[in-house]
Amino acid sequence: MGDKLKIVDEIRSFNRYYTKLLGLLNNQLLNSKYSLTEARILYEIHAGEKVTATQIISELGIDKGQLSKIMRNLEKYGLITRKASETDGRVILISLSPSGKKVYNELDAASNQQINDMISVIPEGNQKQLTACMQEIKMILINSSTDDVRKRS
Amino acid sequence: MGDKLKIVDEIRSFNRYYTKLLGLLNNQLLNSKYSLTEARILYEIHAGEKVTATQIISELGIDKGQLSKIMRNLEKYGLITRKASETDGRVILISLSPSGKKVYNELDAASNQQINDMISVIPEGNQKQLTACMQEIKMILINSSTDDVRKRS
DNA sequence: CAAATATAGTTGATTATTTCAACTATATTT
DNA sequence: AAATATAGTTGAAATAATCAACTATATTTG
Repeated sequence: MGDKLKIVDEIRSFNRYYTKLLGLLNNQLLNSKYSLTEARILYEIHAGEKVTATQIISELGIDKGQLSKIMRNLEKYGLITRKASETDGRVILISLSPSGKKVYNELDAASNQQINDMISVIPEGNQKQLTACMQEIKMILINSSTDDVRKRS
Repeated sequence: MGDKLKIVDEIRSFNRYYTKLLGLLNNQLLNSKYSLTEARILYEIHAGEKVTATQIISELGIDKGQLSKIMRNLEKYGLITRKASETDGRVILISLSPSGKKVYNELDAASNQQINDMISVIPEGNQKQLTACMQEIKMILINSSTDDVRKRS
């Protein structure tokens, strides 16, 4: 097998492995009453504070029609508040409401707990090594792409 | 921030990063007429040769009712063949048909091409480093879990 | 400036995907 | 032989994703 192919193969193998891992983590987590997409959106709103739909769309790569409907629901549940931007009449600024923050915190805590459980069986040195690898991967991929889709965390 | 928390945070950051990356890769790839789940199933059948529905379910973590329907479609498209096991009347052995192999090969080639494109901008030394990290991550996670969900590629 | 074009977000119709429980059939256990 | 377990199918219902048309506001350009 060519050198290049071996590298491609290893990346694809990792992608399969990690797809499965993420799937398991997400399934396990989402016995809550919110969907994965809703949870990711709440995360983005929390991380940004005053974000726009467009930002979330670009961050999560979902359809704007879909996002619009999810937003409507999140507002109906009382988790977010929306107000028109004062500088641009087209955009709407989204924030977490107090109860949205509470839900976010719960999801966040559950997520922390889950990862904690996952790594609790890993010797400490390996945990360090694990995260070093993760940082390294992000760095290599981000650096190699100045105006590439893969940018941003 | 506690040491433990820093590690958990880094893992979660990586998970968000990689979720997005995988999403982009999958979206890009699946302008083909097959869904991601169908493509993953074709991969599993190809990797196993004579697999059972139960194996695929456990490998991909999807619902058995859903799998059953997808299988019905794949058979309708002529991509797979199913025959009853001779040793256990309940199980059905699944294989790729010639045209299923063709489709698999196309998807496989597109996937290779895509990863190739992705890494083509990365200096060769970094590519090696990237895959070394990926292998390391798999190793650490797999080793730490003898009878854990995360096992298997 | 006015017309054309672009951007932000919403809506409705359609399709696809998921979920879940009930069901058939065969195997295994007791 | 009866009870229980496993493999897979089916149907109904709920959710989610897709896509094009649409409103409203901004920006560009001749």
